[in-house]
Amino acid sequence: MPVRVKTYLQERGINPSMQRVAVMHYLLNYFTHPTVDEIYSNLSKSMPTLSKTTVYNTLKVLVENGAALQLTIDEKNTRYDGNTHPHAHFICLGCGKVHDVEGVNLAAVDKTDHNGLQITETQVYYKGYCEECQKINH
Amino acid sequence: MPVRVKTYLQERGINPSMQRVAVMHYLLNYFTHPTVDEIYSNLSKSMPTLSKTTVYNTLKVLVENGAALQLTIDEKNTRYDGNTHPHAHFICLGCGKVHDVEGVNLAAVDKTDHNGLQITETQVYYKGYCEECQKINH
DNA sequence: TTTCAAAGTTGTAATCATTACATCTTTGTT
DNA sequence: AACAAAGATGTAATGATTACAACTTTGAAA
Repeated sequence: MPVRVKTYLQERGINPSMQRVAVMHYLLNYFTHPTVDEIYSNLSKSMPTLSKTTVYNTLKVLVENGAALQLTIDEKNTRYDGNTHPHAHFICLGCGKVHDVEGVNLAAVDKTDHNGLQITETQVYYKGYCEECQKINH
Repeated sequence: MPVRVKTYLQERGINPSMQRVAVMHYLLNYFTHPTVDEIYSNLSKSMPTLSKTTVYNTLKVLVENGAALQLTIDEKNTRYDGNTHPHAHFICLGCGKVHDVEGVNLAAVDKTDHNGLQITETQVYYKGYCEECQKINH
């Protein structure tokens, strides 16, 4: 497993330090679209010397090199996704959880340019209430 | 003009105080997808007693009552849009300006539900570089 | 093997958008 | 005129993110 992640980073031109491998490994194995805090809290357990600044720095490197996506769907916290294939996201306004939304025809809205704009990224976000939160509130 | 905005708010069940009319008027006349700071700075000139907290409160009321859209396209600042018709947005990673993107077939990705999710809002965001910033950098 | 520089990590302090909250003002009603 | 509810204001707190300086690791050259 660690070997795979190491290779994964190297293939993207990222020096695979222990911390970077740990963060990338987290993103590739947990599909919660985690915040910096979630990643930090969980990795701290096994890496007590890990610094939150390092998690910030690492995520920046991963995003800049195309190894992770940065999601701005949540007003409160930036979220990260290790799945870099184009896909839509949903956030529940009740519990705050972020899910992937499969089966969206992203090609219909995907663009690389528009009236002279050079487009490097397309995001489709849905907001609403998940099944559990529908029961609780409305 | 102020009369129109007053009516606009009342039609949406919003008590049209002077401050609310001013903020709504700004959103309906400037298409910069302004931040709280932009709105506050500009309105302060003619309303010196305006408080930034009031701008926050007002925008919350407008969004809750469907008179404005809240955009999370910009990691730095929340942005607001007085155009509540569904349309896509673009942010320039160089200068930070947000533009509307016309001609996107939003119906292709618009959903009201998906696997039990109750979807209340759909956002399509593009990121990249505008014409001016393409010249300057890349 | 030592030396050294570059890259990476760490912890603390600063920044800055947003929210909480208590007080004051406005508005409309009895 | 008195009062209550809604709205506005200013200040203080919160909390995510960034800046920065010091420390550590890594790997190559001598």
